[in-house]
Amino acid sequence: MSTIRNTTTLDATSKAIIEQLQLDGRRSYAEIGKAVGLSEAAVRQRVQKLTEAGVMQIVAVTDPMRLGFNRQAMLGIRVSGDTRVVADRLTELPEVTYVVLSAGSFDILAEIVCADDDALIELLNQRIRELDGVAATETFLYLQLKKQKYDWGTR
Amino acid sequence: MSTIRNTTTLDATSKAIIEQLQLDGRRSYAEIGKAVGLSEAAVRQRVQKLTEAGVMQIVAVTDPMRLGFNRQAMLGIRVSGDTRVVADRLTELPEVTYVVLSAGSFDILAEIVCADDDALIELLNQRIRELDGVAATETFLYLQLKKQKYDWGTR
DNA sequence: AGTGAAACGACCGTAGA
DNA sequence: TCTACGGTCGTTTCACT
Repeated sequence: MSTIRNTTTLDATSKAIIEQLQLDGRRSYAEIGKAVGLSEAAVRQRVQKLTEAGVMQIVAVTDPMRLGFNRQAMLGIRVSGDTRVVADRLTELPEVTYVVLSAGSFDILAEIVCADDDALIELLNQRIRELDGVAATETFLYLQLKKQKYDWGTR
Repeated sequence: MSTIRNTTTLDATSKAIIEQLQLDGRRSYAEIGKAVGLSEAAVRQRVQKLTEAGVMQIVAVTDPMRLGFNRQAMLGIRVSGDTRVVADRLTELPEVTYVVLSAGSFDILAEIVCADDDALIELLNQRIRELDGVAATETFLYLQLKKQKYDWGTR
């Protein structure tokens, strides 16, 4: 991952293309072209550039709740020592879906997804609180997800 | 959104198909078929079913940082009154990318994305803390994103 | 649920403005 | 950076298992 800030500014056409692909990532380039007023080849070139530049990627996103993962939580973690080392250990756990180094009363925020309460308790007690450098954790159990956006910059 | 829990169990083949599409949402069904040992038509049928069931969707995901949105934060919000009403108001704000009702010392967790510090301050002070029912907010500014998974259930 | 085959449409490379 | 076009490959439909 680069530390250099690499910002792209998008014109209205690229924004429109991204919008189309946010609705359906498999929509054909020809169809998108009709919607945004461009030829199939031009759409294809733009999509390729946006993807190569890391601005956008087209991927499958799954719904944990529909797959039997019924407990989700955000953890606020206070760390003694190097937060990056703890973050790397968390990243290795498959139940951890999101790790961010943060400034504020927590050093790390981590989102976890588990099948049920037992799995959540095991994960928290045996595999997260046991990690070297984890000084304290606070758990924010998810009750209901109201909004989740994967899309940014198209405004 | 349904309140009925609607869980699907996936066989190894569907998991393998999802894994392929998590790497590249535009990979052809024929290629996926080769990888998972199924005909093109069978892969397509499964993808269609998974999509219709809401287990999976194929979409474009963009990177805020690459688009000039340089400040991200998680907000912990304490609410007086109905948390759902406040959550709905937050959901309407375009800078809010994630809203979840939570149990713990916060009633709502909300992720926000802004261009810069000025935009962040304006959003927080003028449009979030001003909302009816927002009793207190705590801001966890993102320093570095270490992991972000869109994929679940493929283990 | 799966395969196979034929018609159709999408995708890709290249040439040219 | 775009359009135009031809070859190739993917997708769709359907009959069958």
